[in-house]
Amino acid sequence: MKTTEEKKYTFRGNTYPCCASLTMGIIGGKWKTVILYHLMNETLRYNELRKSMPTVTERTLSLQLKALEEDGLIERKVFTAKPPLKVEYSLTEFGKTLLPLIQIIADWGVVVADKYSK
Amino acid sequence: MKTTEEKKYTFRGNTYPCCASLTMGIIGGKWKTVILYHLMNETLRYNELRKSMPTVTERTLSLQLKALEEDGLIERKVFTAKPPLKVEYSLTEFGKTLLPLIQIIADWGVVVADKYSK
DNA sequence: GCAATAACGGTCAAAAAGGATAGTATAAAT
DNA sequence: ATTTATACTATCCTTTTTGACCGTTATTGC
Repeated sequence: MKTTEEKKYTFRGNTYPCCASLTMGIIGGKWKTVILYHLMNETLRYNELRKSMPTVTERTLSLQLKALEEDGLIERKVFTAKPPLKVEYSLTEFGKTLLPLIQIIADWGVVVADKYSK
Repeated sequence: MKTTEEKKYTFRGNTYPCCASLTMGIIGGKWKTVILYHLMNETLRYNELRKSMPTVTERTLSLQLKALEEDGLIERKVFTAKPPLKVEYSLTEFGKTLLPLIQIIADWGVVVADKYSK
């Protein structure tokens, strides 16, 4: 019997070597947690999200929203059949299981920024 | 007065548009949380970390350890003057403020992997 | 009739992250 | 004398992520 861990963690076809890397594989990257943070307490339309995140490009926002949707964390609801579209994004039940995690990520960021501001 | 948030979050010369992105800027990427996870309860030598993370390359492990050290999350202690070196890595007090976050990241990964395994 | 609007998608390019492989210094073990 | 071990570093290369910029559709307001 070996002492080195061999356990594998799998989600939607991807395999990770550690439970922590699985989580980071899903919410990692520059923008995903920011999107989830803004959706914590409210449903938002595409342009509302854009205004909450002024420095993200439209393309990147689209890509990240699609990835989050494919992983089942957010839900995309379309309310009009023809342009201009009305589309709303919100957390799914599965996405809501991330709420404590997103909260603690946000809180730690606030504390650190406070501590090192001046 | 605008309603869109203009607050900025700064840490070690980098500015982030959101508290969540500050945190992710520090612990994001494929390997940092895995390293921190393995250092949660123990001090480890370089090769011990490697054995805990069999799929990371030496170069990447080095780079990530250095980045974590520069951000003040881990401490590097050298015990010998000449090769073969003995080097130990451990969490700093600042790094320990991440413990609840790392724990919840790990836990969420375990739950998700369990839920979707068969 | 013309501009504005919503929510994108496409193309191209740059930047960041990560991997493969080999090499270094020194000492202890064989 | 040669191998083994430690903790890296140096190149080089590939993959992934992100950004810049423009185009699209159909409706409403002027």
